[in-house]
Amino acid sequence: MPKDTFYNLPEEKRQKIIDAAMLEFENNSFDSASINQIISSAQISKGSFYQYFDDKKDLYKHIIELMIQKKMTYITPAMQNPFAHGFFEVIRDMNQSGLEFAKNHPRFTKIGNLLLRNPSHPIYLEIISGGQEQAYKAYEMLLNRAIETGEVRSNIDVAFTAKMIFKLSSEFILEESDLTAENWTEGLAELLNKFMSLLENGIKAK
Amino acid sequence: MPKDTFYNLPEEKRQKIIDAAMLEFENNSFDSASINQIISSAQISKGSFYQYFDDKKDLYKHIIELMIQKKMTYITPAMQNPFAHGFFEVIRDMNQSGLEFAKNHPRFTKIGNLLLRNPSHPIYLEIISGGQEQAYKAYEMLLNRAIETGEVRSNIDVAFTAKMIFKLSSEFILEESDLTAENWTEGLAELLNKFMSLLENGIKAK
Amino acid sequence: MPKDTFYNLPEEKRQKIIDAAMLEFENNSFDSASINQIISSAQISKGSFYQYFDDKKDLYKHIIELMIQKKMTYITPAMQNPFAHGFFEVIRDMNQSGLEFAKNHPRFTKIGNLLLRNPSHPIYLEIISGGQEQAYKAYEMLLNRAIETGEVRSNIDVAFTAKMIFKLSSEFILEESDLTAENWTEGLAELLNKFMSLLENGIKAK
Amino acid sequence: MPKDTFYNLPEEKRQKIIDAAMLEFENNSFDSASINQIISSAQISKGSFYQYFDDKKDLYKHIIELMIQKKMTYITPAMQNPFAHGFFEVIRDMNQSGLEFAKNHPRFTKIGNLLLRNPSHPIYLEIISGGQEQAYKAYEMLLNRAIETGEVRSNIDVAFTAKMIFKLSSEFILEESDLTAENWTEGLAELLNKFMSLLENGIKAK
DNA sequence: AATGAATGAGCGTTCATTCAT
DNA sequence: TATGAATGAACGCTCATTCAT
Repeated sequence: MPKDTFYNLPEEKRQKIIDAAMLEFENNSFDSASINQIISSAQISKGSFYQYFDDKKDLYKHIIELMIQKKMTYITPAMQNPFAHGFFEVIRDMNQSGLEFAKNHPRFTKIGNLLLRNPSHPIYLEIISGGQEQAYKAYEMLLNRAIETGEVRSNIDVAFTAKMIFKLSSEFILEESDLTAENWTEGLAELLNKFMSLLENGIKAK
Repeated sequence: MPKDTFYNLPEEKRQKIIDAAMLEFENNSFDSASINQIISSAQISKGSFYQYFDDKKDLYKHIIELMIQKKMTYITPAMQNPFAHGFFEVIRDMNQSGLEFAKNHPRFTKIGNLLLRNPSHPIYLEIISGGQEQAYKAYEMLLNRAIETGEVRSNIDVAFTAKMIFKLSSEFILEESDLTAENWTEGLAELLNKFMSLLENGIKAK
Repeated sequence: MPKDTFYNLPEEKRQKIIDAAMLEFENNSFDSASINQIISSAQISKGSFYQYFDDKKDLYKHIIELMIQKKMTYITPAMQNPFAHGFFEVIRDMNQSGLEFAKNHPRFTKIGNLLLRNPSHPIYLEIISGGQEQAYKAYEMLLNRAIETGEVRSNIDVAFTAKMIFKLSSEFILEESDLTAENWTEGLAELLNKFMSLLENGIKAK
Repeated sequence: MPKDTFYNLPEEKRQKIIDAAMLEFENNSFDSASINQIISSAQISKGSFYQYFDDKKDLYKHIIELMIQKKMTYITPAMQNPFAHGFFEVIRDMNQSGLEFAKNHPRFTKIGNLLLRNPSHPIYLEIISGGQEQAYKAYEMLLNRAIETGEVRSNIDVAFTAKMIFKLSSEFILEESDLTAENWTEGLAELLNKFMSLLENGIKAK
C-alpha cells in the first residue's frame, strides 16, 4: 500500500498520479506497463515515485483498491440483504450494477478485465486470491436458499450452477464492456432483460 | 513458420525445443515470454534459435499451430455434419471434445487461454483474426436451424443467445481446465451432463 | 537532440562523453560505430547513455551540431556579404576558412568527411538534406554575378562550373585534411595560392 | 583471393555468386554487407561459401579485382602510350574511358565509389594501398613532359596540379555516375568538352 | 520531501565463422 | 566437395530500482 508520503500529497497531485497510472494500466498488462511512462505523464520524478510507493506492484494494488471502493458504491439494497429479496432480483441487481459500473467507469473496467483475464499471473493470485472462491460460495448460498423458497428447481447441482452463473455474469459484462460507447445507447435494460430471460427460462422448447 | 533447419532436426531435439517453448508460453504472456529462458531450458544456443525460427512470433505461431492440429483430432461426426444431428447433441459434442482436449493437453489449453484472454494484443488479431465472429455466426445458424426443427423455443434473441452459449462453453471448459488433476476424476460425463442440463432446461422452477 | 540530463552533467563529464563519441565516429561509419565502445571509453553505464540521448542518432546529430557551431566561427566578412566582395576573394575566403577549420579541428573534419562521403546513407539525407543543392545554387549565383561584373569570362557553363568548383574545393580541403600534421607546416597560404591560381586561370576573364 | 574450389566451379554457378555479391556490395558498405544475404541470393550453402573464399574480405577483394580487369578493357592507345600523344588528349581519353566504364558498368561503379569514399576504412588501405600515390606520380610525369613539349605552361606547381587533376577527374566521373540513366542521353561528348575546356583554360600554355 | 543521475541485467536479434558429417 | 547445424559475441535499446544530494 502507498506510503504516508503519498497520502500527504495535495489532492490534485495525487489525482494526477492516479490518472497517469490508470492510463498506463488500461493499455498495458502489469508486466509491460512502464513506470517511466507513468512518472512522465504524471510529471513527477523517479525518486518521488519510490517515495510514494514501494514498487510498481504497490501502485497497481492501490489502483485496484480504488476500483473496489468505487464498485462498492454501486451496491443495491437487494445486494446488501440478499436473503430479504427474491433470488432473481438479487442476480438482476448484481448484473445491473456491474453493467452500470462498466458504463460509468470504463477505465477501471478495462484495468479490471486485464487483471481477471490473466489468472496465471503471480499478481492475480496475490490480489484476487480466494476472492473468486468466496464469490462461488456466496452464489451457492443464494441458490440453496432459492431452492428452499421454491424459486429455483431443486434438481440442479448447486456448486456447478453457482460457478456457471458467476462466469456467465462476468462474461456478460466483460463482453459488453468491450463495446463502444454508442452501443450503450441501446439500453442496458433491454440487454439485461435478455440475459435474465435466458437465465430464468433456459432455452429448450417445452 | 519454422525454417527447414528446424524440421531437419532430430525428433528428440525438436521436441525439447517445443517443450521448452511451451513451458515458457504456459507461464508468460507472449510479450513477457523470454527467448533466453527458452534456449536455456532447451539447451540450444541463441544463434541456433534464430536458425530455426524467424523470431519469437514465428515460434509462438508454431506452437499455436501444433495446438490447432491436435485439437482437430477431437472433432466428432456430429461436429463435422452439425445439421445432420440434433442441436443439443452437437453442442454436447463440442463441449465434450473441448473438455477432453483440455484434460489430455492441459499445457496447450493454458497457452490457448492466455491468448484468448488477451484480445487486445496485436498477435491476437494476427492469429485469431475474425475467428470469434465466425464462431458466433456458426452458433447463430445452429440456433436458427434448431428453432425451425422445434428443438429450441422460438422466443429467444438468437444473436445474443449464440454469444452466451459460446461464452458459457468457453468458460465452462476454461474453468475446468484450471482445476488440478484430482478434480478431473469426478468424471467428465457427469460434469457435462450438468452443463447440458443447465443449458437444456434452464434453472427456473416450473 | 540530447536530453536535459545531458546538459545538466558537469562540464568535465559531458566533455568525456563527447570525446568518446568523437573517437568512435572518427573511425567508424555511423552504422558500425558502437555504443558499447563509446560508453566504455566514456566510462558511463548503458543506462546513463540512454538517459542522456534518445539513441545513437541523437548523439551523432549532436556531434554534427557541435561541428557546425564550431565551423560558424570561421566565417569571414567576405563570406557573410559575398556580393559586396570580389568573386575570387569570396572563394579564397571559403577555402581559407575551410582549411583552417580542418587544421584546427581535424577530428571534426574526419567525422564530417565520413558523413559527406556516404550520401546514400539515410542519415545523410536527414542531416544534409538539400544542403548540397543549395550550395550548388549559391555558387551559381556567385558565378553569374561575377560574369556580370566582368570578373569571370562569360563563355562557361555556369551550372557545370559551379559544381566543379564546389567539388574541387571540397576535395582540396578533404585531401589536405587527410595529411598528417607535419605536412601542414608547408603553410596554408602557399597551398591556397596554388589552388586559387589554378582556378583563376581556368575561369578568370582575360 | 578465391580458393581453387571456386575456380573449379561451373561458370554459371560462379557467375551467380558474383552477381549475388555485387548486388550486396552495391547497396551496402563492406561492414554492413551480409554474407547471409549473399549466400541466400546465390543459393549456395554457408559451408560452400567458406570453401570458395577465406572470408568476406576475400570475396570483396575478388569483386574489386574483377572490376579492375574490366576497367582495363577501356584503355585507349593514347593511355597505353601516353608519351606518344598530346597531354590533353591523354587526359581526355582517361576521362572518356572513365565515363564510359561508369555508363556501361554502373554496378561496378557503385561498388567502387563506396570503396573510394571511405579511405579511412582498413580495407581501403589494404586494397588501394599506394595506388593513389602511384596515380599522382603518373600525372606528375605527364605534366612534366607536357611542360617540356610546351603544351602546358611552366609556372604551375606540378605535384599540386597533378593531385587536383586527379581529384577533379574522379569527382567529375563520380558526380555523373550518380545521375540516372536518362541524363546520360545528354551526350557524354558535350559533358566531356565542358570539363576539358575548364582544364585547358586552367593550365594550357598560351 | 524531492530530486534525477546512475546502474546493470535483460531484451530480441544479427553476425561471421567453424566444423562434423 | 558440399552441407548446414552450431556457436557466442555483439548489436541497439528498455527496464525497475537505488541512492547521494
